[in-house]
Amino acid sequence: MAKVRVRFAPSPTGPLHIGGVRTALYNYLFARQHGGDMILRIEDTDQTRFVPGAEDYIIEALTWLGITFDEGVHIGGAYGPYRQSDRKAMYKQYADQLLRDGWAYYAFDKPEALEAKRKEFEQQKKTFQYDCHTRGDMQNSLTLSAEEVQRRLDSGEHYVVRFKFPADLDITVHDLIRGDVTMNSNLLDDKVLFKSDGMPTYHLANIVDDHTMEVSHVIRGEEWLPSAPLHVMLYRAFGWEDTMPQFAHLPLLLKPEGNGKLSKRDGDRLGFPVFPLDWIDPHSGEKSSGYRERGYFPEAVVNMLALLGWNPGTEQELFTMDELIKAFDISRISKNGAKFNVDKAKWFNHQYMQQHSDEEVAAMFQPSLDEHGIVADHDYVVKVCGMMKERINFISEMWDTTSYFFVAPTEYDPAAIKKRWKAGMTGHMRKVIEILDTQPFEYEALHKALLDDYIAANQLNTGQIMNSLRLAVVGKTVGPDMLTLVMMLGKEETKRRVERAISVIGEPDSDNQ
RNA sequence: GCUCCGUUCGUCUAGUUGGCCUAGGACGUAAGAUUUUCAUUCUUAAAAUCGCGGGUUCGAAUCCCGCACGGAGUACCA
Repeated sequence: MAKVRVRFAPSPTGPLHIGGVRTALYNYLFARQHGGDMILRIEDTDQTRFVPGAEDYIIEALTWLGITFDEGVHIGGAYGPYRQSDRKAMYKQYADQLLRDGWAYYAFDKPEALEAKRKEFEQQKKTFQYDCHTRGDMQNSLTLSAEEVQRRLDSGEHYVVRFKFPADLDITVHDLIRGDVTMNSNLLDDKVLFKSDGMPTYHLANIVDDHTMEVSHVIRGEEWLPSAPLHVMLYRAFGWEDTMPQFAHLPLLLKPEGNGKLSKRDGDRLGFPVFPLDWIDPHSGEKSSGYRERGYFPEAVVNMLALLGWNPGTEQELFTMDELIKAFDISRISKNGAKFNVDKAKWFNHQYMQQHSDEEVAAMFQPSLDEHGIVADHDYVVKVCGMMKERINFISEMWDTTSYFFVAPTEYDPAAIKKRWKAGMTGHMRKVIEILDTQPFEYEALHKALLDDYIAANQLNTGQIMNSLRLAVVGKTVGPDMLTLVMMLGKEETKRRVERAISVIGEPDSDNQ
């Protein structure tokens, strides 16, 4: 078998959609598994849709996710250039070859004429298609005399080159995911291959590039399946059928609710990103949020995406990139579209949060501490992160769940006061301060003095006292083991917080029993 | 409209050659256990008559046919 060479070939028309990211990922996994090459090709044949910054965005997003390339616009390679606009000059000769061999023809029909035809058909409740049935009625090199065609060409009249589908031919595309898909040429239209602006369309450029770049496998979205027969015919027309790449059309990513393909708007409306990175539209200024800025780990995004439409056939769900490369198998890609599930995405992030070392989590948390003006001992921060990371999905949640490790509460949750601060509590809290003052500041000693000697001996309710202490120290009824927290905060800080609670909350009304 | 693709718990899916399927797992949901609280963790539960209707077969989620529904395509866009 020839060397595996795959390409990811996006259009720089905006930010890379998460479905596109998955396509890139599957290509990458396949290439790496087979020791093949991964190519990044930019398909910018439509100059009207070019969006500045999109190409850089694509590269930055894939780099963030750990999807690397062997050749491409950003790194060069032996098969360059890798941007179709930079390859413009080479497409004409291929269009000419098709023209010469009778696989294509010139068409001079003006856009208005085509539009008029469509209207005309519409009135008869039919759809106009430029194909083997209608091309005889149009202005093209099939209907015009050779002299007339030459005259128009010489006079510089605009033209396009269209593919000439043979009549009534069954064309079979072998797809690695779907098996054989057959379509009849009578239903296919004579697609434009070469535009009047001198640029090829996707179809021509794609086939020429895949062939000249020696691409072995085309792994792309399902939206391309309907035009796959044209692509197969192009390989045949060029005489390249023996080296034609294998096709695999990936199922689409669907909206989490309702129907339809996942689209740009869904993300922010439903509270999850549709793009890998934040993106600000250069024209409208409209912002779309990305996974990175939302606090997702690249490993989590990769893992989640890999399992959306593919599964290893085992019950393993957590995969490193290397494990994915080993386990990936095109034949195990599902055929049906997948609805996006935000909760599962969060769960993956939670899993990777646990896998990161306390040190790494602390480093990621540091900017948040800086933002709140906290200057804390590094080892202390690492310890807090280690204790608390299991409670959160995102680093952005760390401050809210750990702030009391760094700053004393300034207010106390009223509901908690009602529930946890019963009559006589100020007396109990003063006793806690006394115990802190008189006992060695060690976990075991405090545990004994508080739980055994004071609470048990006075036949008090353990939870009641400890929860009240928590309210005084934390300000609310959440947190880790109480005495561990006290040990972390230190004797003086704990005392200060308890004293403050006594003075701020005071002795409850007698009816708070 | 036409062409093609698809259809298993709410969601992602296992089930690839028909019988170990009284349809398995994960997320989410609910209940319980653990914990001084919350969270974590653990256990358990509810949850798909395998889109519907026919057929083939001793036996079908798995094969065949029809229908329904969903999706994609139908541009000098990719």
